[in-house]
Amino acid sequence: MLYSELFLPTIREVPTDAEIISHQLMLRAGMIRKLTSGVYSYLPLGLRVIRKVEQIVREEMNRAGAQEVLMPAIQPAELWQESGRWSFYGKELIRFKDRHNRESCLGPTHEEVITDLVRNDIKTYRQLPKNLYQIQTKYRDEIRPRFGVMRCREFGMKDAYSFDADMAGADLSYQKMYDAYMRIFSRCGLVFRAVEADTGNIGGSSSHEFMVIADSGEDAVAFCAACQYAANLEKAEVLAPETMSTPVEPLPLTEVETPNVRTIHEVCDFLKVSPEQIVKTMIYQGDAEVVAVLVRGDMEINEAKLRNYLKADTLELATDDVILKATGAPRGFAGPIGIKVKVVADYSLKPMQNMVVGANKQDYHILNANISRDFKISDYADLRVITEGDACPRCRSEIRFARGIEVGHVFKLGTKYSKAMHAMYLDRSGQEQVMIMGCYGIGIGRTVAAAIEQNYDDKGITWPVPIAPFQVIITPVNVNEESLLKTARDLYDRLTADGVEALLDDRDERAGVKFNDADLIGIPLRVTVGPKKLAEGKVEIKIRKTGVVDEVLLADAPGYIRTFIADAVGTAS
RNA sequence: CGGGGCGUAGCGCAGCCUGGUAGCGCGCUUGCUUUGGGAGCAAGAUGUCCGGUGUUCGAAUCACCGCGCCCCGACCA
Repeated sequence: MLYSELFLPTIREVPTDAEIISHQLMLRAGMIRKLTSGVYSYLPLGLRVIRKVEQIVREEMNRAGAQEVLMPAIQPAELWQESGRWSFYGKELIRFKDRHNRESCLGPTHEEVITDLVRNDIKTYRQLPKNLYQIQTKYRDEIRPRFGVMRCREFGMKDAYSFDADMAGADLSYQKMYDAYMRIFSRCGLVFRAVEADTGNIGGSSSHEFMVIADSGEDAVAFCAACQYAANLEKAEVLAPETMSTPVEPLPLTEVETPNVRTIHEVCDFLKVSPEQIVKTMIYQGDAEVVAVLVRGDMEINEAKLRNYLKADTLELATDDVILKATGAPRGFAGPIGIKVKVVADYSLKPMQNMVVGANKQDYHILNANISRDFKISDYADLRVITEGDACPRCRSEIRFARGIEVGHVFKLGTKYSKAMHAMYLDRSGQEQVMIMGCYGIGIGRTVAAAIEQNYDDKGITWPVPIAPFQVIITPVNVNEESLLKTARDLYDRLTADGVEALLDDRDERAGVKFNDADLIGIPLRVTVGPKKLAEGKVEIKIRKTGVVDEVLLADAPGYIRTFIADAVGTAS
C-alpha cells in the first residue's frame, strides 16, 4: 500500500473529549471517527487491525471445532418473548416496529436466534455436540457509551454457542472455548487474566471473564498473589473468619443521642469510634421480601452475592417508606435490635462484640450491642465485597486488586434458553432431553482498544506484530531524490511479493513528519532509506517497540524483516 | 435517569463577564527556498459563532426553550 493513496488522516493534537489513551490514539492514528455517541466508523487502518483480530479469532475458533455462521441483526420480538427476555432486557435493547407494525429489535446478543436455529434442525444426540459462532455487529443502547470504541452502542463481537447432550459434554465444550480464548488473547499480544465472574443477565451457572490488565479498565479484579485464583470483584468469595477474637466483657447496652448522624463516617466522628466497631444495617427489597443485611462498618455489601443468596431476580435498596415500616425510623438509623424484618449478616459480624448499631429510632444509636444477648441473626453468609488484603479463598494467601478490561466472557448457560425455547433432542433410549448450552463472547473492537492500552508510548501506538495494520513501513527520507525513492520502491515490491504487509511512505513530506506518523500509527518495523547509509549499500531498520536500530545491507533487508515477523508471530502463537 | 462541564474555521482554543459587524495557533491552497525527527518566507481560502424564540437601534456576547457532545454514578463484550 502506498501511503500517498491511503485514507489515513492522522491528527497531531490530542482531541480533548477522548479520555483514555486508546481512544486518543485511535483518533490520532486515523483508525476511527465518531458518527454519534457510541457509534464509530472504522477507517482503513482501523479496519485492518479489526480484520487481524477477527482472523486470529476465526482460526482459533475453527481449531477448537466451532463452525462459523452469520445471523441477522434484525430479530423478531416473538423469540425474545419466548425466552422471557423481551420484558427483562430493558432499555438496552433497541426495539422498533416495522411497517407491518411487527415488534422487532436489533440483536444485542444471539441466544434466542441460535437456539431457534438449532432446535429446528437438530433432533438427535447423533447431531450433538455442535458449536456455532459468528463475527457480527451487535446493538446495545448503552446507558453511557464511553472510552471510544471500548463501550459503544454498535460494536463487532464474536459470539459462539455450544449445544451438548449432557453436562460432561457441556463442560468439555466450555473448556475448549476457555482454552481457545487463552490462545486468542495470547496471540493478540495481551497481558490478561481469566477471572471467575458472576453470570449477570445472560444467566447460567458459571462463567469466566477474560480481563486485559490495564489501569484504565472499568472493572476491578481481585487476584491472589500466590495462587492462580482471580475473580471479578462482585464474584470474589470471602472466607468466613477462622478465629473468633478474644472474648471481652460484654458491656451494658447504652442508647446515645446522635442528632442527624447517619453515615458510618459521621457516626465515627461523633462517637469517636472506628468503623470496625460499627455495624452497617442496610434494608433491601428483594422480589417479594424485605431483609435487613448487616456488615461491618468498614465493608461494603455485595449486591450480586445478596441477590444470589436471596435467589431474587431483582434487588434494590428499600425505599424510605419501607425503611420506616421496617425500623420505625427514617433512613440512617437502622439497626438489628427490634427490627421487624428478617436479619441476615455477613460473616464479618461473627467476631464482633460490643458493637455500635442504629437504634431504629431517629437520631439515636446504640453502643455495646452483642449478638444473641441483644438481637438474633437468622443466617450468616458471604455477602460482602472482597477487600485488598483479604485471604485468598483457595490458598489463604493475600488478595490484591487490579483494573481490567473485559474483552471476553464465557458462560455455562445450562438449560436456561434451551428449556424456555424447547431445544430438545432424542437420546439413545428415545427419550426427549433438553440441550445443554454454553455461550462465549469476544469484543473485537474492545480487544483492539485494549491492545493499545497495553502497547503505546509517548510517540504513539506500539502494535504487537500479529495485529499490526502493516508489518513494516518503508520511509525514503526524501522522495525527490530519485535513488532513494527507487530503492524504497524496489524493497517494497520485493517485500510485498514475499507476502510481507508493507506500507511505502512515498509522500513528499519532510522526514520528521514521516517518522512521527510512522511512530504514531505504530508499525512494528520501519525501514529508513536515506542517502548516508544507502551510499554504503545499507538501510536502517528500527524496531518500533524497543527503539533498537539495525543497519542492514539492502540485500539482507528482506530476510531480516521476514525473520523478525516470523519470530514475533511465531512466539505469540 | 440524576449530578457536573462544554458547543466559535478541519483540529485545539481566545472573544462572552462589561452587547458595537469574528480572532489566534496548527492544518489546508499557491509560489519560492528547504529536505534524517512535525521547515522558512510570501500570498490566500475557509465560519448557519449548535438551533429556535425573546430583549435591544444593534446579540457569538444578555434571557428563555430545545438539541448535541463530554465527564462522574447503576450495565456489559
